[in-house]
Amino acid sequence: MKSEKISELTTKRLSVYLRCLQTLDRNGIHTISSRSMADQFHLNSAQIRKDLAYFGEFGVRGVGYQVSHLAQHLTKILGLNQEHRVIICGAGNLGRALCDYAGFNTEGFRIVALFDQDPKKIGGTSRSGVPVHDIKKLKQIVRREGVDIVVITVPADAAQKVVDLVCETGVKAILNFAPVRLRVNTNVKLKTVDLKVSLESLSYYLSNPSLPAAVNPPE
Amino acid sequence: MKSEKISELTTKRLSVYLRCLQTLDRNGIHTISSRSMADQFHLNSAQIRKDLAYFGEFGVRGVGYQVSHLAQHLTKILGLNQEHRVIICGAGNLGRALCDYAGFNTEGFRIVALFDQDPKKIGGTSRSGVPVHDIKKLKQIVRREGVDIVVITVPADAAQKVVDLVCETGVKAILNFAPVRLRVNTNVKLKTVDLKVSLESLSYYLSNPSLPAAVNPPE
DNA sequence: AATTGTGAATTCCTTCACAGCC
DNA sequence: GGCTGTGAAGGAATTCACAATT
Repeated sequence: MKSEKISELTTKRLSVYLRCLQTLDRNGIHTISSRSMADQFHLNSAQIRKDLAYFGEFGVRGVGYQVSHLAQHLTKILGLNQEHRVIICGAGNLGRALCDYAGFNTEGFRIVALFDQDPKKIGGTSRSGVPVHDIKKLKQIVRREGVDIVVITVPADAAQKVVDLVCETGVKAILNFAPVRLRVNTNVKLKTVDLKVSLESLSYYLSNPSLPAAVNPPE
Repeated sequence: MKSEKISELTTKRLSVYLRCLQTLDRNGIHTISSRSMADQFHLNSAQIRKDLAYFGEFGVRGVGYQVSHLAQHLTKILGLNQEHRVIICGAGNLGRALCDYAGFNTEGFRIVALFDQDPKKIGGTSRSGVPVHDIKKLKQIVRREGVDIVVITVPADAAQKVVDLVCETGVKAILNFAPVRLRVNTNVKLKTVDLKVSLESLSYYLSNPSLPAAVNPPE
């Protein structure tokens, strides 16, 4: 276990590895080598080993990794052994959908509230029953509910203002879906998922099909 | 203009640059240098110049870039001057939300249909009126509507099967939201947006806050 | 004087290849 | 014999820094 800084690419892959291991576990596989895991899930075996090596020695030479054991370690490393409490700012289509989306309400994460500024939305709930609060109550509810992750699904032109509010509450992790580059203090972790950019870069490849697409792009 | 292969990172940034230019244009800015664009939108000026240089010489030394002119070029390069017709496979929460999401129904893209296999969903429409069809009609409707981009929002365990169906229709660009690594022919461009991975890597940073977050992570 | 476009330098990431261990 | 863990090699992306240009 070294204490180098871990790249974002590595952490994303850890999360992928964990999911692979969970699949293997469900299929009753108890032991796996980096090679056969790579083959099965279209990964690179050296990279798996290198990524894991940042955090310790989890394998047995000549044998491989014990699936459940490694999964447990990754769960711990990713901080998924404790529950994260999540809120979503912006109760529009995307916000409400994410709120009810199975992939978001999964082990380790619980969505506890939606926020909006529209009086017509405030007081209501999502389909699954998550309440919509006035954005003015943000700080209060973040405190009360012990929120540690905030998802931003407000329109682009409101996003920076909302992010500033969020930072004031002391929350340290933000997942932004608004198509803007936001500014936060360096002690806050901001990730932006820009759906428009994803679509547009597909469009680029349609216009430039001469170049065969990369075989297996990261993420 | 060189004919090297353009990296995915570059194409994503082009899309960001275009948005920045559109903002500048709305604000009545006609000319901008890479430096001031970088400052304003938290980018790197050398990178802007280098990215653009793959496609031509769009600037004037000593002056900068003409906003509308460069925007036009980027629109063309990204293939956004022609409309793309998009369908979404999977009419669950996420699929329906994306269907009505403003950021998706934007210049250059039109969502023409949803698909599902659930008889209860087939025949209905999204809130904004996009029809939900039986997945069995996929090929037929792709042909009829001239669809060139497919979005996948089905559950993980159905995703590979749906992607195979999509590939059979001849569509060459797929945006996948299912949390699995999918396999396609190299002549098809597949991009995966893995929302769970994004959340989990935030969780990692919460558990390992010792390391100050990178100042401005890519995308 | 200012800013582009771009080789060179640097940093970061991936893959190779093998010593070390089971 | 087989597989891990890792130093070294190779490749890619970013940033620097400046000659070229208006």
